[in-house]
Amino acid sequence: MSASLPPFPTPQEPTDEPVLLELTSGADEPCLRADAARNRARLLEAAARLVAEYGAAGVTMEAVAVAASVGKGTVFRRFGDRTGLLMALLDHSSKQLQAAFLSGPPPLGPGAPPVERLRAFGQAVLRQAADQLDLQLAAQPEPARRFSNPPQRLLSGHVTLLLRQAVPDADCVLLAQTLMGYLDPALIHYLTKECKMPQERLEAGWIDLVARVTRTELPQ
Amino acid sequence: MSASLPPFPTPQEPTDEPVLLELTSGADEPCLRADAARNRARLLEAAARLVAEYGAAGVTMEAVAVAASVGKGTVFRRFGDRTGLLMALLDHSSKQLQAAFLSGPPPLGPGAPPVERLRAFGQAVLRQAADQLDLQLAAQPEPARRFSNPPQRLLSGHVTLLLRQAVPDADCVLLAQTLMGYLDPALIHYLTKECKMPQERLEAGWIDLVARVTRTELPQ
DNA sequence: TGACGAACCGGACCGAGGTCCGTTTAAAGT
DNA sequence: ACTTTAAACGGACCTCGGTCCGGTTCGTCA
Repeated sequence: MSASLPPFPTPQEPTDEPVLLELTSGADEPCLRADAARNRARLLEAAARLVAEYGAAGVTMEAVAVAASVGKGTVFRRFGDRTGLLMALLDHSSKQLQAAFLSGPPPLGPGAPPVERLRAFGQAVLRQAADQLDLQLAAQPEPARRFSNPPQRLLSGHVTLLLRQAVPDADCVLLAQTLMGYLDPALIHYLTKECKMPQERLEAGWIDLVARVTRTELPQ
Repeated sequence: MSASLPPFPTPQEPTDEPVLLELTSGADEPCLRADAARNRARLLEAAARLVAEYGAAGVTMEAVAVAASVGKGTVFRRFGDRTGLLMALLDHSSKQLQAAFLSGPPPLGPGAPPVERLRAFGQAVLRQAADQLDLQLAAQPEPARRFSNPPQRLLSGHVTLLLRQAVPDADCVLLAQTLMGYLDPALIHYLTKECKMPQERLEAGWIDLVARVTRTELPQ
C-alpha cells in the first residue's frame, strides 16, 4: 500500500470532476429523426454482424451499407468516417467501463485509495482489450487524432485525477499519458500476439509500473 | 545520480549486443541494379521535394512517381508501400541517431552510467521529433505494425539494455516499451501542438519519468 | 560480341474511403 | 389535411493506396 497517504473514502474532488463529466456527456445523439434512428440501429447491427463473421477487416463502409440496405452516404453522414463507426461499435462496453470507474464499487470506483484504483483500472482496461483486440485496433484513428478523441481523453483524464491524489507534486498529465501508453491496444497486440507474452505478465507489469510511477511499494 | 549503482564505463554487455547489431544491419539495399538505384535516388529526391513544398500530406505515391518521371509500380516495388517510402525519407537522421547512441560520445553513447544515457536518449529523441514531426507522424505504420518495424525495435531494444543495467530485476522489456510510449510522435504532437506544451516541459517530464521508472533520484 | 535470364519498368486496373448534390421525407406549424 | 423546411437519403463520383502482368533492360557468361 502507499506510504504517507491516508485512505480516501471521498468519491472524487468536486473541483476536477466537471472535466470528466463534460467529456462523458458527449452530445452524441442529440435526438435523431425517426428514419435516421432506425437506420443507425440497422447499420450498427449490420456492422456487428460483419465483425462477427469476417473480423474487423471485413467492415467495409460499402459492405455495411449494403448489409443494412442503406445508401453509402448515410453511413458517413451518421458516423463521420470508418473510425467513427467502429468506435460506435465499441461504445457500449466503453460506457460500461466508464461507469465502473466513475461510480462503480471499489477498488475500481470511488472509495479505494488512488493507487489501488489505478491498479484496478489498468487491470480492467487490459482485460477489456483482451477481447475486442482486433476491433480496438481497427478503431484506432490516424496518429494525429489518437490522443484527442473523447474516449481516450476521458480515460487519461481519470488517470490524471488519480495520480494527482497519489503524487500531488508531479506532472500528472504527463505521467498519465505515460501510463495510458502502456494500455495502448497496439502495444498490447504486439506484446501478446507477436511476443507471445501471457496476459498475466502484462498485468504484473502494470502493477509494477504503477508502483514505480507513484514511487510506492509493490502490494503484498 | 543513481543510488546503489557503480558507474559503468563498459560500452555494453557483449551478450546482448548481437540483438542490436542484427537489427542495425538491415539488408535494406542488397545491391541494386544500376537503373533501379538511379530511380530510387530520383524517387527519394522527388519525395523530399514534395514534403518540403506541400508537407507530408502532399506525398502521394502517384505524385512522387510523376515528379520522379517513373512509373507508379516502381515506387511500390522499391519501397513496398507509402510507409516504407516515408521511413526511407527519415532513414538518414534515424541512422545518425542510432550511431550516436550505439557508438557516439557519452552521455548518449557508451561510457556514461545507464540512467544518464537514458536521460540523454530521451532528450535526443524528443529533439529529433521536434523537427520532422509531420513526417514522423505520416510515416507511422498502421497500428498492428507500429511496434514491429525495425527502427522502433532498435530503439526499444536499446532502452531495454540500458534498463537492464539500471534495474536488473525488473521486467525491462515492458518498462522499455513504457518509456518508448512517452516518445511516441503521436503523443508528442498531441502534447505540443494541441495542448501547447513547451518542449522543455516534455524534456523535464522525461527526466522525471526515467527517475521514477528506475527508482532513482532526480539529478542535481 | 551475342544471347540469355533475372530483375526491373510502367501504367492499366481494382477496391475502399470519402464527397457531393439532386431527391425524398419526417415533423412542425396553419 | 396542407404547406413548408430542415434534415436525411442514396448512389454516382473522385482520389489514392496497392496489385498485376506484358514488355523492357541491365548484367553476365560464353
